[in-house]
Amino acid sequence: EENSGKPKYYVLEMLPYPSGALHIGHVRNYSIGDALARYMWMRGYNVLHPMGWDAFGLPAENAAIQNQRPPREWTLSNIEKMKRTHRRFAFSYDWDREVTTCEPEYYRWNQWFFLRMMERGLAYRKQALVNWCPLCATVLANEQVVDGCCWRHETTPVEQRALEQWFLRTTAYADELLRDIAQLEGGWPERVLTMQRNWIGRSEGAEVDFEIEGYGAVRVFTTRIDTIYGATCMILAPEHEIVSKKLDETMRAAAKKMVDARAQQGPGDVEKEGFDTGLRVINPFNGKPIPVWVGNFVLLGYGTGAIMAVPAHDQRDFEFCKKYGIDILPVIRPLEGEMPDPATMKEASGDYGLVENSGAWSGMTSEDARREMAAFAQQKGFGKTAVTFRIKDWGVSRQRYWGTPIPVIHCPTDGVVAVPDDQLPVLLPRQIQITGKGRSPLDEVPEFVNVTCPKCGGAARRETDTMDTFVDSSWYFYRYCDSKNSSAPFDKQKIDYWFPIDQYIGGVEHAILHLIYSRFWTKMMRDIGLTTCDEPVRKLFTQGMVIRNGAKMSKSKGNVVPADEVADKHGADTARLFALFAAPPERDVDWIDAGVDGIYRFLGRIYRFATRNLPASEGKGDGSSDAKVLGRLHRTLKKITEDFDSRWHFNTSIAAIMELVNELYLEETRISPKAMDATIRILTLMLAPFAPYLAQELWERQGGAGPVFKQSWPAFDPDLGRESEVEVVVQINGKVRARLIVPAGTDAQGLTSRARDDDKIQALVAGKTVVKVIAVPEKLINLVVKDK
RNA sequence: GCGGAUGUGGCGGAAUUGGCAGACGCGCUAGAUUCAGGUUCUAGUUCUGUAACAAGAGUGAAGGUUCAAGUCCUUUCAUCCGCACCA
Repeated sequence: EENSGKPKYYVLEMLPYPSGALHIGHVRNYSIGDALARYMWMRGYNVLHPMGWDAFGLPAENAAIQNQRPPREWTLSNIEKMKRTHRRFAFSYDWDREVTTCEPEYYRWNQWFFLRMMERGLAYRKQALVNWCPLCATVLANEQVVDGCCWRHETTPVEQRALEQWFLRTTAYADELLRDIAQLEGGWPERVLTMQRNWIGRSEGAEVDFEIEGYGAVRVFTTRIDTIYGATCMILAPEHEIVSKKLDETMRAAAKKMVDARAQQGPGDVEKEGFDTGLRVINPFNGKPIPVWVGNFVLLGYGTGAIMAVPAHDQRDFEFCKKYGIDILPVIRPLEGEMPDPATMKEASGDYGLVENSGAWSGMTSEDARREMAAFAQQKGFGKTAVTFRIKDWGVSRQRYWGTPIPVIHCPTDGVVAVPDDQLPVLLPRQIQITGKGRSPLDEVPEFVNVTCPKCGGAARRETDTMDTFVDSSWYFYRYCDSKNSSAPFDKQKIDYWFPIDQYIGGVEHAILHLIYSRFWTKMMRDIGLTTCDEPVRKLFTQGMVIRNGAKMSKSKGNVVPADEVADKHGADTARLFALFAAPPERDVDWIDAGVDGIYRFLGRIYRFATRNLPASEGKGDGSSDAKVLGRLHRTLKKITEDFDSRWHFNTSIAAIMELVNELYLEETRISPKAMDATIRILTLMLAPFAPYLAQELWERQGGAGPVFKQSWPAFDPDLGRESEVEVVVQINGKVRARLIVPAGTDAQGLTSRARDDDKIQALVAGKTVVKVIAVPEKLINLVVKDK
């Protein structure tokens, strides 16, 4: 609602996108966000909830209801409706081919962003070693490699291939992505923030050049320049360029073998291996030559691909040098204890301390030496302070059919030429053959590939790589705020109103994928001037997965529970309610333990109760149970309200409604028409966030106008909700011995005298001394008793 | 190895602030309804024990604090997740 004057609330579930069929795990994710959105709306917020309203809030299609069961139409799936809604916004999901594609307009803006990033040097093309999934037949980003395997094919190891690919310069924002995690503290789960910190992996240190005679400088990165006098060799990654430039055939083969072994082995502990190259480098600090080795544990992709080995103060270097008999030379004296003795050392000593045996630097603390030695190196021209990140630029090229075409043209005379804005969007051709050959299937479509160069008009080839679909998900939630805009990705004013997202709900599996990409994208858009926010999401909730037979649901395992199947059998409300009831939302739930029948029965019980007591004015109950029933009703309402406002334990909310319904069944004939009316009304409203179809049906049967989710959340009445009598437990020495029913509000003294009057307690206390009495009003009395 | 989370009946889980352990649901048992099955309704269901009560034990294990511990403290075991040659 525009200009509603209400406070805004933007809630977003991660869509059932992009990884396959809509299964019960998606229903769970969806149910949490949808329930929250409905509740917030009923509480008076202006809610942007892109997936839900139309799909799940439509008026009842009243079917004649003759039998005792709830009408299937009403608890049945509305997945068809959802598909339509889904399509209306940013994406199309091709349910039959199980691929996500974008609307042409969305392609346009993906491409528009890509061109803006090219202009700023944030999108670029380079030759690099990239991850290749043989099953997907495409390149993958580093984030999409899980334990050395493809994220979509968890048992298929990725290969390394040298290819020319497109990248987005996420590293340009590495510092800010790390720093702004501070803004997310409190609103995001600590686990996700830790994973992001690790992934970004910033470390501060220095780069130093070591000279090789007849070659030039070899640069190393170190965080411990204060230990540089203890460097006893240099170790190169087996892929380092010196290996191919300076080493002989045998050594090159040995290095190649290491590379292959590492690719095969995957992550984990690997025995350190290496060989001496015979080369020597000069340590610029003391002018001493040290040998150059190649080691399998040195990574080309981190730092400079070469290290100075300080075995006395680095455990990995220690293990390597010990194995190959390279000198160990301690240069740091611990703040407490002795200088380590190289002959007897069992492990490296990595702590800071005082620098020794280090020329003019001796006597400094490690902290001072790190700073001053780096400054010295910079001044002398053989080094500088440096910061290294673990995160790499985002490889976005894909050789798939789906995904947004990368909007560039390769011209033999002009090189890489951007497609002009007014020729966007570049759309995918419709009829194509999926080759699975490891080249984009678009290569086989001449109409798509053969184009003229926008600059010179000569014959040219269109780029056939498409963008990673994570590009789409990096900003779809912005487009939701302005999905029909055809002159810009979105209108800035609308974004300023809705952003940041107040509550985002999704699985933890996106911690270093989507949730980093979308943060990057937001910062990039801010720098282009499209938004003012630094961070897209204020609060993130990671719900548990639905697993089956102990394994995460996935198509490759063949263990998905399709949502349609559940919905066809029991209805969409049942599926949603069960997904919420099975466990608290943050916890994983195993579908094998499903008790779906209980939820189905519960909804049926509500339905039957309501329908046989409507219209309530025709009831004949004498009202003798009114106080009891209305009390329970309002206490239930209080509990649900509190659950929504704090901890989202919808499983207990639903349990409370079940208790209410159980009581309603027992008291049914003694409820007055007036109380019955209020009861059914509030019950319906409380149900609306969880079981919207049923709630809507009941709402209309009560003569309610409009969608039930547009009603106000009912107010808790403390007078009705108050209990007149409470049960209090009497303990003797901590063991429950009796129960008392006392008026609510009885104080400690009153409780004590009631307890002492109790026959059973008197008998148990007889002949003993009561040492102490603890009375907690409304709860218990504990008599501490001793034998005389 | 480092960091984090979680351990409660046959099962999923509840106990939000130290105050009745097992709410609610599944499953199971019985009764009512029904020609029958299913549905529906009612009751029971931690374990030992008892005809039934009584009584005792019990929240991964061991100890501690407290009138009182699933909850707090110490130690320990198991499972799961994340990181793991990041120089």
